[in-house]
Amino acid sequence: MKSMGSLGVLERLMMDVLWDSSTPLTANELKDSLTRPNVSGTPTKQLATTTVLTVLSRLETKGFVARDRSVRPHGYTAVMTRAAHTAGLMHEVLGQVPDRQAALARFIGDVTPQEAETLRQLLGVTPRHTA
Amino acid sequence: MKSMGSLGVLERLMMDVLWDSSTPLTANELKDSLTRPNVSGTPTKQLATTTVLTVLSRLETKGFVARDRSVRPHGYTAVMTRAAHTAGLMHEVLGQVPDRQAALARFIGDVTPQEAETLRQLLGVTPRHTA
DNA sequence: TAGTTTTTCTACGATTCGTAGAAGTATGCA
DNA sequence: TGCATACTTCTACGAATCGTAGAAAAACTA
Repeated sequence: MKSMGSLGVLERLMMDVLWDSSTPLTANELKDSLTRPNVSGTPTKQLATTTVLTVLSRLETKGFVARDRSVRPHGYTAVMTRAAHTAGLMHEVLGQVPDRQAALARFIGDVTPQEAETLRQLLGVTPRHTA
Repeated sequence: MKSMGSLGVLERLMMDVLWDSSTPLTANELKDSLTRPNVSGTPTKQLATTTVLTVLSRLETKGFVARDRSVRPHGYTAVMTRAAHTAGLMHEVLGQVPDRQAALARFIGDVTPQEAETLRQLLGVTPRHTA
């Protein structure tokens, strides 16, 4: 797995929309989802469709989204799940240090009690994910 | 805790040297440590001292290193331990997702058996770090 | 085929980062 | 006490990344 590299603010925002969508989205659908979350009086800076397209292309290049060119307004989907992406980043960070033990210890030390419980459960059964 | 932001390649290299050093280093000491690890025939691109100084300044600005201006060749030390930094990054990544559970599950799923064991131990006693 | 929608190409400004020269400042020695 | 040497700050530049979007090309629709 090569570097994953972190995402820019807009790139991330768009990935979040894609991750929350169960179906492929078109550039315009995505654009609208991006604009809508404006609840209070903020001026709602609407992005140009081309902007969204450009970023989508970049995300495709980076391997974060897949594009379905067989349908007319192209459909975009996230390649990985958000969980996989997040876990991947965590492993990437962890992989950069020589002393994993120490880093993990520190990590665990800063975890919330609930998360600790979650982790205990996960580690108890040692489940292997299949995908 | 504010963003931590990731480090550039050289910045990271320099932090690694600082993390491996028990005492404060001067710019030149750091520069030499940076160059030395050249075991085989690679041409050993020696950096200019000012380059190292510049990067150290940036790292200081970013809050990664502390500079002792009271000694003459200024002494530089890492502010955080490598483990703390790594754990911080991991938490930062984890903090960006709405569904921590899922991300953690995935993370655990990809962990090596040894690491899993480490984690079990850490979670068993639930040790709280004091620093 | 003419209008509309969608996609691609190209581009630009801001920021970050590696890189380092030039110039300023402090030190220590003669 | 005045310079040579060591160290630090300032300034800068080029590459890369990212948000942003117009202009042009391609595809669809009526």
